[in-house]
Amino acid sequence: MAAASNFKSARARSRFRQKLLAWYGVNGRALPWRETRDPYRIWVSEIMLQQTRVAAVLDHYRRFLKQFPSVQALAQAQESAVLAAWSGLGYYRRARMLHAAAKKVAHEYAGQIPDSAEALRNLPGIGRYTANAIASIAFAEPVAVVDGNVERVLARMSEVPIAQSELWTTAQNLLDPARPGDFNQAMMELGATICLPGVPECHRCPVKSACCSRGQKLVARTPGAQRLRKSASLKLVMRNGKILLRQRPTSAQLMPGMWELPEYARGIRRQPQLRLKHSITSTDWSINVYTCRASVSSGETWVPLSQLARLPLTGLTRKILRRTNLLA
DNA sequence: GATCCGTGGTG
DNA sequence: TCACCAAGGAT
Repeated sequence: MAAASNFKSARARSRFRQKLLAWYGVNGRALPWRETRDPYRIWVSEIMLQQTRVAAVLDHYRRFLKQFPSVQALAQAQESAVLAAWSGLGYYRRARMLHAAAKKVAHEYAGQIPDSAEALRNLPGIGRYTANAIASIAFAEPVAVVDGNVERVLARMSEVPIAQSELWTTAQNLLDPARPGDFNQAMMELGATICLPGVPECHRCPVKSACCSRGQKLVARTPGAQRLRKSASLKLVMRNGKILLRQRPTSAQLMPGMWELPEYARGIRRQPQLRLKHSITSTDWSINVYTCRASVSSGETWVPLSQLARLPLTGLTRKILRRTNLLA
């Protein structure tokens, strides 16, 4: 018995769908990817939203689509341009895979984005969640999604624990097959805005009458991994409208091929021009930035300031260049 | 199946 | 301040 036992009747599921969708129609946030059914635009949004908050995606989404308005445009782009547009969003492998998938669509699918969840799975970067999200939103295929939001909502609503292996079946049984895209987004919207990870705001919940826990159920969470603290000194060297940067090795595990400020050889102890904190994966960095005279080491390159926006900079590098007004 | 991949907001 | 973590996927 896969379905949560509080949704055993078709009538109960129907009421739930009606309430959830009515709430979503009124309270759903106006987001740019909700104003289109263009599968390309839906696809880009789903990749950007992987493990990334809506607020962090909005700016990048608009700029990315302006620069790469179609799957053909993306397929023809240089990878460095794609990474530059992704700079600051993190998880850069998403951008490389999106780019590779666009090329695959252009060359092996005659430029047509596959229109079923099953076929979408053949594209790099598209797993079970993303395939179902695109298929349901862009093509109205009745396939449910399970993301962190949906998992939490289902766990709280169910009167019995839901095994990991039954999550997808549970979501599928609950799905409104007539409006799969809206239903999936409504479930995620509920989790993102009301059924919050910490303390849920049940008084605002449109489906609290169908909920077994009313927010009392604690959602188990894994103990966080130990974070490392490190510090680094970077140098900011400019001459003749150019800045000294280095490119990370293409063989690097972390952010391969992306550009950053060179390290500042330790020694002279003086006040840095800029201090900042930056967390990256599992390390919390304390960064000191020193302006200094030109002294080029191997592997460092002069880059015209006018080209910075076109380079795949690491997020930290973008942050520093913006704080120092060298980048818009 | 555990681990890795980035970043910025949040309480 | 600091731990947590957000519309996952690949390996």
